[in-house]
Amino acid sequence: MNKKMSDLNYILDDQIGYVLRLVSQRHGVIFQNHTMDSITPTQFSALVRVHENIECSQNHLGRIAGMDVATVKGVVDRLIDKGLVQSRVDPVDRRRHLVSLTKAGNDILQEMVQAGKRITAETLKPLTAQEQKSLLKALKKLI
Amino acid sequence: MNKKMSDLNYILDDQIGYVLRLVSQRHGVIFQNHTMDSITPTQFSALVRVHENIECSQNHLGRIAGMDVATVKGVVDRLIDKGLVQSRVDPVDRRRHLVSLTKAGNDILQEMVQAGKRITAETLKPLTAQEQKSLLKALKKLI
DNA sequence: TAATATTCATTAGTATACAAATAAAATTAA
DNA sequence: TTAATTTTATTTGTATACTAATGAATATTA
Repeated sequence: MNKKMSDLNYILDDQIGYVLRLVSQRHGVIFQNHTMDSITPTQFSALVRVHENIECSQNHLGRIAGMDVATVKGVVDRLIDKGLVQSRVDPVDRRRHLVSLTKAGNDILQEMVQAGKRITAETLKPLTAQEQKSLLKALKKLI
Repeated sequence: MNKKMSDLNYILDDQIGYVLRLVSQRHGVIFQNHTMDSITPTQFSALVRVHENIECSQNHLGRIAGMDVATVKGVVDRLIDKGLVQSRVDPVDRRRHLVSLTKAGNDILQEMVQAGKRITAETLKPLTAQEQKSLLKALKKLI
């Protein structure tokens, strides 16, 4: 009757990695529904970090935004294509490409920040305020 | 002195999406350190679901493993390349490609399940048992 | 039955995400 | 100062992850 080769004794739905993937997917859908100009979560993170640092190299941006250098390269390229950031060679260190927000990038960012707050709120909506706080606190310990 | 265009009043590090991305990255590193044959988290999820279902179509696999059909296609192709699953056309419904584990796939899965438990344990190590339980419970509400 | 709609898989295109290799520039050490 | 090392950016390759379009097979409906 039972053709299963064996019992795995493994609940995939209880594994943190699997659950993280599903929650991230759900968040991605919500993000997309609130965003303008097809800004992605990663691009948004980059915009925020560039704003906070005025001007920074790609490597530095990667470190403060949690991205690999190769990933940063692609993200910055696409943000340049969209006219949201600009890049110039650092005169002091010619290896560095200093990235900064354009006027358009700053304008979009101001709007996106409001959307970002709504995105977070909607994603966390199934939880009480206390649960939201505990969740964030626990997740931060795992970074 | 302060060249910042404006104060965003936005803490990126407190946004669930950003934190989820960083935690997922950390989990990915841990997963990679425990895995054999370069099995990825997504591939592992697929193997578990195929095992649970003995044989299933790609569409069905996508639904039960949380993957888009296009993603499933790539994952299954790579698992076939590795000899861990096999595929046959469903004689009853010739649209369907039934995916099942090979002997090698079943063997790998048995080992990976043990690794999977260690991966989850190591990822959640910074938390107490109670915190781990609460975290999982909260995350599941967000799916 | 014939027309319509749905389901399934594939393909193409875009966007992360990371590893590894390379090259250029800057820093450190000998 | 020269040589070795490090840092920065780029490129290539692989693996998700999703959208949209397409075609084939099945189901439904008129």
